[in-house]
Amino acid sequence: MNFTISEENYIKAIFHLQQGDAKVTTNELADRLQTKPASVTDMLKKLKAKKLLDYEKYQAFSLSEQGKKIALTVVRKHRLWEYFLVNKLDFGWDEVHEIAEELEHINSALLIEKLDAFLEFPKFDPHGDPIPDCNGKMEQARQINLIDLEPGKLAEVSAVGSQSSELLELLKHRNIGIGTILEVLRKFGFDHSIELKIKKVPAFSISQQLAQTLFVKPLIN
Amino acid sequence: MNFTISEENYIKAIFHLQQGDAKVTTNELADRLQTKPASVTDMLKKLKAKKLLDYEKYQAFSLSEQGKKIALTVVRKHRLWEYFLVNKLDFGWDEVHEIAEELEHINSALLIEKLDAFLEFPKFDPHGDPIPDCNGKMEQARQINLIDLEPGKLAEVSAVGSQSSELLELLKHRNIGIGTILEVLRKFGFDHSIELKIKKVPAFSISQQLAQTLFVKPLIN
DNA sequence: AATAAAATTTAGGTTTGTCTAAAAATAAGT
DNA sequence: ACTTATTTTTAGACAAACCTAAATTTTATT
Repeated sequence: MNFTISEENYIKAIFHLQQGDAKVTTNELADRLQTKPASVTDMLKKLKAKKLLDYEKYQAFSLSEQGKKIALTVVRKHRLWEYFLVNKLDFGWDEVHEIAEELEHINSALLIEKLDAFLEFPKFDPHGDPIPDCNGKMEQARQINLIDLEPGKLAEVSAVGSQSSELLELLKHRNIGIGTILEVLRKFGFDHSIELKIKKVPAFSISQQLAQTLFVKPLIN
Repeated sequence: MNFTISEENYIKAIFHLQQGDAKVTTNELADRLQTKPASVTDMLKKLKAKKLLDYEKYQAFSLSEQGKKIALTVVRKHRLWEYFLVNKLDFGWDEVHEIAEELEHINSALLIEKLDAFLEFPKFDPHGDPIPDCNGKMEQARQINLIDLEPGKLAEVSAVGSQSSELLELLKHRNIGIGTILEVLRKFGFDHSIELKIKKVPAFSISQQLAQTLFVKPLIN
């Protein structure tokens, strides 16, 4: 049961995109992995053959139970290494992603258990994302204010700070609700407005006021 | 100037086999990397094209200055990670080789400098091998008694404990001298004899007495 | 419901690193 | 020195992971 770096990257990407049990499409995945849809199709067939993916051609897909397990071990490794880099090697939280992206593919269960012990079993990584334990269980992601979400990160809307009908009207217009997955593209210092991207919709901006009433759980990596 | 894992493994293997400026042959290298001579030839051409190798077809070869530099950075990474695994994660010195073999290919100069600082700039790894500094300089390898050399390790004979003519006669017969590169294949508890392998000569055994008068510098990894 | 648009897959090709089998060059033995 | 043996290289294939271009299926639009 050993996987190539590429396979692991695909599994992890699907895991983050499906977030729960949503289905993922070929184009979404190609987009996320900076590759072409045709390449994705090749890998989907391979992952299906290995029983890591529930997939029928031309249909959206999601990880099998087996696939989710693998994904969780990769996420665990990634987040433990990030914690190590920031808390032991004194990296900034914004410098560690790429390095952890390489370290997460090191193959040794014992290494990870010893690293976990050395770090004293942290529950959250430096970005606030929960670290799965060796059985794949993890705590609920920390909820943060949308205004504090870093650009480039995916997050799921988990709460709104008010029930006013004006707010709900605006959210409806923007097609934002609990469970909506969004990404912060840019933040503008001038008026603290935030440029967002939601799935297929073109990017749009929201005001500081709106961002402050929205709470999200970070999803990526 | 980034290299593939395979390229780095070839460079490192050549570095260890040439040890100084000796020439290395295709078969030796194939043997060490558990691969076929034909595959080695392919890689030699690639390394030559990248100016890392002094090589003319059908001739023995050695690393260029550039190639040696790369080799030293890989060795540095390998040994720092071994030190980390043993002294921070509590691995045994005999369990770390394979893991370090993967970790050494992680690409980040900053990571290695920070790791070095975190470990407080160790000069030797857990096997007693010197760790090159960031400029590729390293201390003389520690000399150990041949009787203490671990099976599977290559070492270079660096001193003999006596000048008696009987000893010299025996050494001459065995073709062992200062600079001879040997490998311990097995140790026999019964009489503490040691089975050795020298370059092309078939393996042979030496007595405990002889092993105790020979001092070596470990070479590998 | 028929057609246009978008998403997905197939077909065929590339690169990296490996292999086997055969050819060429070097080294060894008499 | 000449023939044999060994070493090394070439030629041609293969798997993994990617690509482009063309074909197919699904989705959207009128």
